[in-house]
Amino acid sequence: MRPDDAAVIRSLPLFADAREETFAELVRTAFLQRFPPGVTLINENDEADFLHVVVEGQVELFATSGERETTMSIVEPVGTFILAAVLNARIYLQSARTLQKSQVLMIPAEKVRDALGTDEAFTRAVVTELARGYRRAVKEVKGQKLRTGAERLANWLLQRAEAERADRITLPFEKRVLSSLLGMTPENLSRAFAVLKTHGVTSRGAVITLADRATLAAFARPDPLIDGPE
Amino acid sequence: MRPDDAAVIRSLPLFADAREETFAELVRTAFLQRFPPGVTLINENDEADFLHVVVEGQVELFATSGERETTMSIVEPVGTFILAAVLNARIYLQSARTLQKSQVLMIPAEKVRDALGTDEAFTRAVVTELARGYRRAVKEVKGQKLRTGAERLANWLLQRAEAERADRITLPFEKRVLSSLLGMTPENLSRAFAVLKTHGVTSRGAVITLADRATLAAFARPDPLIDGPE
DNA sequence: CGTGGCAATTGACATTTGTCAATCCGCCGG
DNA sequence: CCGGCGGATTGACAAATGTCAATTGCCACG
Repeated sequence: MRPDDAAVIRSLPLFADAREETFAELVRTAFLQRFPPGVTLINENDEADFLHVVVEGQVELFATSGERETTMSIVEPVGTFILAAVLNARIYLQSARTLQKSQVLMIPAEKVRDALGTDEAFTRAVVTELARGYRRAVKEVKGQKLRTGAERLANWLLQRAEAERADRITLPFEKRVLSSLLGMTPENLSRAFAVLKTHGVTSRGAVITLADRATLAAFARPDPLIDGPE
Repeated sequence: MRPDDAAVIRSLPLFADAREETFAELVRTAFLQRFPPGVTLINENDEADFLHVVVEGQVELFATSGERETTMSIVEPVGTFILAAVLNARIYLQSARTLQKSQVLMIPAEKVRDALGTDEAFTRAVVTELARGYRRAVKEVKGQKLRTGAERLANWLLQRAEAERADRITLPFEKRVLSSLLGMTPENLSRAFAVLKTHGVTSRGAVITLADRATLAAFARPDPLIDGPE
């Protein structure tokens, strides 16, 4: 691993306050692996052996049941995933695959659990991070149960525009991934975009333009308790 | 608070391993309150001031957005709620109301956060509990995105039957609450029950009978990564 | 022993979402 | 420059879910 990779990981909320020895030990025992796109990194139902940190590229977390599959989230640099499973020494609830050429740091689960006992600041950061993930998942449930597909898309677009401080958005992944992330079929996503045309959303390929955020917001009815950061 | 109430709370996974002083301090500063049915205990968007423990009765956690509302979970004795908001000193993402006459222990959020710094075993329990809640929320998302309404009902019934080790279930709350918990309208729940009649589910009022769990399971396709305990 | 009130159910219909098939379109390799 | 591949879109239809209104049924209260 390059030194500045380590520095970037060190700056993650999860590691920023950890003691030097704790961080050094975690990184020392970790593997930094490179993967081409489309590789399955972990499978639901496997034992949680590693905490994963996406250093470069893009990783899709997804879940299956029977024949059905849905995208749970997209992890980009620098983000971690599967923390909860690692901590409780449980099996993964989600699978992961690379969407792009990626570098992933894999920290042995055992080391993470060990660090809990020895580094108070790290433990505190884990608590914060878990609580954050928990709350994100609750928001996800709220969005799924309280909104229609078109509304979820509209709010997703508004969030993106907000984050990028721009009215022109370039989708960071394929539309079929977005459709699954939002909990619908690709066909339905196309129709949702058609609906949003009447609210000032135009799209050409992966480039989406919002003519008037206020108009779109009137339709989307964004809610900080669903869409807000954190 | 009666001494055996304290003992029951003490036996919760969240408190079982805490030091005696930690637990004593938390309980000393807590309020035990009684509420009639239908009382709103907390409101989304309020600051998280207390960790709540349901000692008696039944509490519904629900969320709203605009005019819409959905039930997020039902908390029965002895269970806690709103841990994540308390820990991150954030606002509540969910509201809570009593469904029955209830007793609720309210522990000041500040004390809970203080205890994190001073009691390692308690902190460890908090991590475990948070991870558990996180994983439960992820399972909820999976259920919502991967299953139809009738399937969610079928799996809910199977889970109940499993937990009670009986083929006869008495609904612990009104059907409209169940419908909202499962993410559908009351009308749709009725229809879902009608669908399950063909799979051996008969209902008279709040009493549901499963003629053959295997048959029902063939329809429900239960999945430990969605329905399993934890 | 009625009877009012509320939850639950049912029917009719609208909306949303999914499925299947055909077509379009952009990009890349020959 | 031409195919050809895969993702995206569109149309037609089916299934799932929501909405509205009417009815049923149960229970508590007078």
